Amino acid sequence: MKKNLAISDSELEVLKELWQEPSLTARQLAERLQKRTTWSEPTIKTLLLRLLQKKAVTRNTRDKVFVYSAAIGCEEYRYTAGRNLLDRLFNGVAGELVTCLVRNEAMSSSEIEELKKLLDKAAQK
Amino acid sequence: MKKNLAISDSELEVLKELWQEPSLTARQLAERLQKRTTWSEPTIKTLLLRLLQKKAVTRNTRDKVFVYSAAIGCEEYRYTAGRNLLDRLFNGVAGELVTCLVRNEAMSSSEIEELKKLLDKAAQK
DNA sequence: TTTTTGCGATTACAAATGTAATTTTAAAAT
DNA sequence: ATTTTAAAATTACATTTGTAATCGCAAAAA
Repeated sequence: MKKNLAISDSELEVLKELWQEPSLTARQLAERLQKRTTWSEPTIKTLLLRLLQKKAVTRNTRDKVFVYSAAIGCEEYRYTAGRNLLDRLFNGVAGELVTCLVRNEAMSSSEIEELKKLLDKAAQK
Repeated sequence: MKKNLAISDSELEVLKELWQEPSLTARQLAERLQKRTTWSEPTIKTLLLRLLQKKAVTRNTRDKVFVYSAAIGCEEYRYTAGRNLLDRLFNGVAGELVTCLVRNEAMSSSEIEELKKLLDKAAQK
């Protein structure tokens, strides 16, 4: 009853903007995205259309113009993506991912400390 | 000087077999993969070809038949994939990923304990 | 009222991906 | 030597993705 999250890389960039600012017109999205990308406005509109079809965003009319909003939460999407990676590559075991990251020094020692605290808190609950 | 890891989902399944058993013929790969998938042998050969082009596998002739091997290590690939996810969705911060996993209960408490030990060890070095 | 323009919809088109059928080639069996 | 078969290469074809150009229309401006 899932597997409906097939959001492409480019589409994700659009979604990210909507996670920052939860209601934007195509125009506003273009403005923002064009700071980070080289995409033309039609491109961005195509991406919006595709996100709409995928039900990843919704839109409403305000002042005769469409205003878009994310239909998938950032947290939700992050979790799904994390789970996917875990399942696809790490036998579903979060520890293996973290081990991999630590072993390859993807985390600084301060970050490791941070994480330990976090886990302590999680362990208590 | 990277970005050459663009291995698709299907291709990854093939690669995984080669991480288990480091030298296999197309035939042997087909046998193994057909336990997990519904792919035909030509399909698997296509995937091998694409992996070859991407330099993700190599092959040698043995007894007049090609024998394939992974050219990208499992650990290496895992790390790259982990990093990618981090950068794409978690601001490059591993802690955010773990937080997300913990918050969504992707980790059991025993797993959390496990992880803490792991981090202790990592912190020492 | 005619023109312009901003917005949305439709169409486009190449590369990548999922999935395979078909053809060719070389080796093995008869 | 001819036929059969296993392996490899070539070709195929729909869908998705990245990236846009273009068309149509209603509202605003002239």
